[in-house]
Amino acid sequence: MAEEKREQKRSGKTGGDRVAAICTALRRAIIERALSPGDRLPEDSLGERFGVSRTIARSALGQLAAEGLVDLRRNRIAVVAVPSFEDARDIFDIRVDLERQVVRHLAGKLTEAQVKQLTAIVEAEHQARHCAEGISIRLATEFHVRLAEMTGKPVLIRYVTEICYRAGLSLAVFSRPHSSECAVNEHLELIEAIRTGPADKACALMDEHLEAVASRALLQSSGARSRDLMDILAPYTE
Amino acid sequence: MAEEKREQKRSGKTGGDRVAAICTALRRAIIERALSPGDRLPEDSLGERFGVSRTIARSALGQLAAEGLVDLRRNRIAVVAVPSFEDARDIFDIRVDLERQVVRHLAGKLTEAQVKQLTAIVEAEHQARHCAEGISIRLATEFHVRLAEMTGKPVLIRYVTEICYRAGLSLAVFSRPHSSECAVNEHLELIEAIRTGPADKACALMDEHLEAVASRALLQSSGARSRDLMDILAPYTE
DNA sequence: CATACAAAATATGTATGCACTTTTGCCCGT
DNA sequence: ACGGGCAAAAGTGCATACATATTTTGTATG
Repeated sequence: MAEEKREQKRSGKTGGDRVAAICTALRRAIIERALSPGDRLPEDSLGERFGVSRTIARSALGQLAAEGLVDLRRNRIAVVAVPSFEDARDIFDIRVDLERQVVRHLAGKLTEAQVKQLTAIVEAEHQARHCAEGISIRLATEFHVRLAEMTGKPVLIRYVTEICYRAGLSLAVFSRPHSSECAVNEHLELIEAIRTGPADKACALMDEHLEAVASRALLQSSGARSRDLMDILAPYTE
Repeated sequence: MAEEKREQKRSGKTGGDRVAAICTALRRAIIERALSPGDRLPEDSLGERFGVSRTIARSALGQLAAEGLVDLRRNRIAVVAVPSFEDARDIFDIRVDLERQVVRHLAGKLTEAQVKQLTAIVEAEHQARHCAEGISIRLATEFHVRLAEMTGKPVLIRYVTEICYRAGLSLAVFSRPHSSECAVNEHLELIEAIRTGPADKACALMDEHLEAVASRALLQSSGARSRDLMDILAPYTE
C-alpha cells in the first residue's frame, strides 16, 4: 500500500467515467446557451443521445442538480434550472468573495506560461466575439475557471467553477444579448493586475469586474424577462 | 430479498425521497463522528441497513460525494472523505466569507422567535457538552446552519450548510478531542452581536469566532495528524 | 363549442441480474 | 516460515424490467 499506481485507463472504451462525460457535455451546452433555462431533459432522450442507459443519464442529472444547474423534482422531467432574480444576486455575491480569494492567492505569482495561457483564452474570446455568442460566453467563463485552477486548491477550484457556471446560467435568464461582451478588455486588465500589481489592487479590480458584469445584466434588466408563456405571448394575442 | 420493512413507511408508498433520507442520516453520522474519515461505506451494507436497494444507496453516495463528504473512486468502496490539511484551511477560508455574508444580512434583523430558537440550540449544546461529544459538535454545526437558514436565501443556505459539514469533517481529522468546546460562549456572544450590534461589529465577531475554531484545531495540531499508516506506525516500529 | 373525463402514451422510481474489477485468503514452492 | 501467485469472495458499473406517476390525447356530453 506504500505505492499508488495510476490507473488511467480511460480512453474511449470502457472505464472513462461516462457520467462525468455527460455532465461536461450538458454543462457546456448550458453555458453556451444551446440549452436554455427551463428546457426539458428527459432521461430517455439523454440516454439515447449519449448512447447509455437511463441509469447513467439519471446519475448525471443528479450531479448537475447538486451543482444547481438542473432542477429535479420528484416524478417530473428534469429541466435546466431557472434561477430567480434573488438567486442570481446571491450567486454573484458569493462569486465575488470566492474570486477575490483566487486573486489574492495568485497576485504577483503568475508564471509566464500561465499568463500566456490566460491571454490565449481572452484572445479566443475576442475572436468568437462577433460570430459565436455561445462560444464567447463559454470562454469568458473558462477564463475565470482557469484562474481558479491556477491556485491549485481543489476546494476553491470546485466552488469557483460551480458558481461561475451558475452565474452564466443566471445571465442566460436575465441579461440581454451582448450585454457582457465588453468583458474582454476587463479580462486583459485583470491579467495584468494579477501579474504585476499588489494583491489589494488586483482584488479590487476583480470586484469591480464582477460587479460590472452583474450590474450590466441584473440591474439593467427590469426585473427579469418573465419566462412565463402567458406573459411572453401577451403582445401577440391580437 | 429479506422481508423486512423496518422503517421508511412514511406516507405509504410514495415515500419522501429515500435518497435524501439516507443522505441526512449519513451526514449526521459523519458530523457526530459516529463515522470517521476513511470509514468504508459499501453500497450493499447501506442498502441493507436502510432497507433499500443498492440503486438508492448508490445515489445517496453520489450526492454526498458531490458535497465533499464522501470519496468515490471507480470500482472502489466509497469511504468517508479525508480532507487534507490544505483542504481544511481552504474550507475554513471560504466559510469565513460565506458566514460573513450571513451575518451581514442578519445583523439587527433577528426576530424575537429567531433569537429564542438560536438560544435554544446553544443551550442544548451546553447540556450535551460533557456527556455526548458527537451531539455537541452536531449542535454547534446546527447553530451555524440555522443562522444561514434565517437569511431565507436558498443559494447562501446551501453553500453555508455544505461548507459547515465539510468543516466539521475536517475538524474530525485534525482537531484533538474537546478542542472546540469553548465555542458555546462565543455562540451566545454572536447571537447578541447579531441581534443588537451594527453589521460590521457582528461580522468581525463571526470572523473572530471562526478563526478561533480553525486555529484551535488546525494550527494547534502540529501540522495535521498524518493519516498515513506509515507515519502513524513509525513510533511503533520499535 | 367548451369542458370534463377516461385511457393511451410518456417518464420517472426502484429492484435486480450479470459482467467486470478489486480484495481476500489460501496453497504451494522455496 | 516466508513470500508469491492464483482462485474464491466481495463489491462496483451498468442495463434492463416492472411498478407507479404524470402528461397528453381522444372522446363524449351538457
